Amino acid sequence: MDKREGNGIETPMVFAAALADGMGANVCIRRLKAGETLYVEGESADYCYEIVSGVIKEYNTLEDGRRQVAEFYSAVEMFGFSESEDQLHTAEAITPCTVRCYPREAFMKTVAASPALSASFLKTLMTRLHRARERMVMIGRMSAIQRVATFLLRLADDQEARANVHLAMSRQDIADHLGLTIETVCRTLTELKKQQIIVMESARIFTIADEASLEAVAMGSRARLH
Amino acid sequence: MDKREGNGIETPMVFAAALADGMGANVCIRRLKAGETLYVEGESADYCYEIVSGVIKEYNTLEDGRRQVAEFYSAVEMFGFSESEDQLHTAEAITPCTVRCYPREAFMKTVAASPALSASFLKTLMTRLHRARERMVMIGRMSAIQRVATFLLRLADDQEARANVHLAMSRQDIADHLGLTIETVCRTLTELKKQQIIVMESARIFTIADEASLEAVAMGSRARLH
DNA sequence: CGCCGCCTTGACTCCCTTCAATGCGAGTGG
DNA sequence: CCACTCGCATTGAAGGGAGTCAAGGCGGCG
Repeated sequence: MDKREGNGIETPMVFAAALADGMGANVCIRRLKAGETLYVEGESADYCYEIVSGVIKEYNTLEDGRRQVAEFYSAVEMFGFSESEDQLHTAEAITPCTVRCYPREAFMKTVAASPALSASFLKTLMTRLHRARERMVMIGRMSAIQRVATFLLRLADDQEARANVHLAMSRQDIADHLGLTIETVCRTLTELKKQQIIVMESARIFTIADEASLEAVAMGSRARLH
Repeated sequence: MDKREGNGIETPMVFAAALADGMGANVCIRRLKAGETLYVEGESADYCYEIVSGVIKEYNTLEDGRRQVAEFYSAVEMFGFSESEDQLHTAEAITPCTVRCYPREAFMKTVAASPALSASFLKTLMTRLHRARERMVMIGRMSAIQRVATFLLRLADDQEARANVHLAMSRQDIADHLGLTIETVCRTLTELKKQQIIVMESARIFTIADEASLEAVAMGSRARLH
């Protein structure tokens, strides 16, 4: 299973286009500041969203306050659909964001009415499911350094860059995404720096200095701490 | 997030019925012995499946031979759809099984062509996605005993029983499902026995003796080993 | 300048894995 | 009927990787 596929633009053009046709009048744009929530777990799910710019994290909060970040979404991804009437996650902007909002009922009807849209939407969901399972493998079976390496590689791929890759999210967000603690994420990044596999331009910007090694670490070559 | 919802019959009746109408002629039945594989990761995905009887595990194998079991499927669940042309998982019978096989192309077309079927199928996929995310939380944030307790409760719910609940899968399968080792699963079960929260009739049959405690353990009351 | 949030590092602990041996039930053949 | 075996399950001992607790460090902003 390739951990690095399935990124980039996963919402075929036909999607946005046909949607705009079908329900143009009801769509609205919303702008969010960093830290603002788009929706909160438990509230009524009235809209589906398409992200135009910025980065959004979707997460659950456990009883003890810990979080599990299910996904980070960036430009042109759709999200916010749920099989229940209520939102099952909380979505929060981690950078200033622009999102397009589709009324849920109308959105679902429009999709169900068009075979082409249905097929696209099904595909999006299946991709999402596949990603979730990849991450289950990652969280369940990979060491901290493997998880972080995999995460960095995915970010670099998404941004189609190897130098000055931007970390939109905080260390805490990364930890919550990878099923680690913030301290472990830090130490692991430090270790990758020490091994000169990555260079940190700043806390939020990094460059991959040795991609082969980073991939080797991600694949589980026993490159240990120490 | 309630860990115990979303089980049981998740494929609405309209599904099977309309499918039978739409493509009755092309559907075939297949029987599997325990241990037989239905499909293997990487091979061409020509069918979608509906399980009539028995239990199937769907998993990935990592380079080093470890496995991550994505799901166990039992009666009346549909599975085997993938966004790619190829199977992304391996499906293997863990008991003797009967499955109904739908040719993939025709299946997808039939679904996309019918708004009602589309809606059902979407719901199934969203439920599956939700389950995958619940399990990400479980694997990423819960202790071994919490995971095992949660797993036992889910099994009992699926079988709608509290006594003589059947474990169709081996300890290894459970471990691979929960992101643990077989030894940890064993020790954890032993600990739950010692605390008289469960009783093991045999290695593969258990009874929940103290459901409240089992739920407390699953929720994370600090019931430690020792 | 000084506060505040985020990040980093250190020391210690502990839960889970690893490695290794033993138990146990079912099927087989002498 | 019983010895033998094979796969699965259980238990023990030891070690390590990541969590926890605690103390700075650093950069941005009023």
